[in-house]
Amino acid sequence: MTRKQLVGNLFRVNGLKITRQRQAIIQIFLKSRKHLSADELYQRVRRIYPSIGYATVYRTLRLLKGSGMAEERQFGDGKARFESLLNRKHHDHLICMKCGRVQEFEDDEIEQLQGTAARNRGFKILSHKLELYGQCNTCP
Amino acid sequence: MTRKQLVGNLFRVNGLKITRQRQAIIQIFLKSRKHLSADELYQRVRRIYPSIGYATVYRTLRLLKGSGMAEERQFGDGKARFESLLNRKHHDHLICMKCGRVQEFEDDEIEQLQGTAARNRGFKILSHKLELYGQCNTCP
DNA sequence: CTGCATGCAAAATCTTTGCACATCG
DNA sequence: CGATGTGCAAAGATTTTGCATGCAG
Repeated sequence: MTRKQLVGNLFRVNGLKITRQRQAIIQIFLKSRKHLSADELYQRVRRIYPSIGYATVYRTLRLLKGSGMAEERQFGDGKARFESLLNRKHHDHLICMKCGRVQEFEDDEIEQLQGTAARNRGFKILSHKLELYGQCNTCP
Repeated sequence: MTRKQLVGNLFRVNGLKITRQRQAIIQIFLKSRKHLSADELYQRVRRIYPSIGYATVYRTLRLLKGSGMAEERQFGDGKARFESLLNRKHHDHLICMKCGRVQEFEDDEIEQLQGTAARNRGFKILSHKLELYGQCNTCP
């Protein structure tokens, strides 16, 4: 099943209409490998669907989040970033405080210890966010 | 050296004036063991310094952050939370997505693996944020 | 057709800033 | 005193919402 079909099914299951606007937004969103802000997504969607409105982008992002297709993140600049969960493996982030570059990484051992730590405290993890802030090696 | 004296020194070193407003804000901020939003801090400071303004609270929080005395966090509700770094050990957070309760925890092993993961990628960690989202055991 | 979705603009937050006045050092 | 800080209100920035109209199912 293609990603597009998968999204279609997820929408239908939830009784959501598959409008041209949503198709355009999802097409751009799934294609992007970066963490997009709502505005970045809006700007890109506008190129293939010029009459799109901010509200529709925000509302669609909320839907994607609500149905587990997207994840919202804050890297400290006041605006939310969104990432697709459909075509990406889980990963965490290294954020350079000097140049602002965001690098992805994953570490199974850390993930497992997180699970243990949560279990020991009677807590069931549904998701997590790990962000390491510092300085990357390409920055002087 | 008391915390108050420490803050005083840190301010003097940075050439900052120790005004009554800043004293009031810092007094409340250090005393709180919770993650305060700017508004919560403002409301509390207002009780001991009624003429305080939002702007001063925000500006002081920015100073505290800049001089390493406070840390800003986002738990996903759109408003920033601030935590003192002076009287608290580093810790991470378990956030219940059902009741919203925030529980603190620490795990040395995870911290060390974070350091290793970052080093392996040529990255120097200055700080980090780990948030586990899920469901706590007191929630049905 | 009928109800959900959209686009626009206005509203709602949260946060920052300009400016005249106050105050710390 | 002189430079910094404060309070107010206004401006900014991001996100949400009300409402008339459009369109998917």
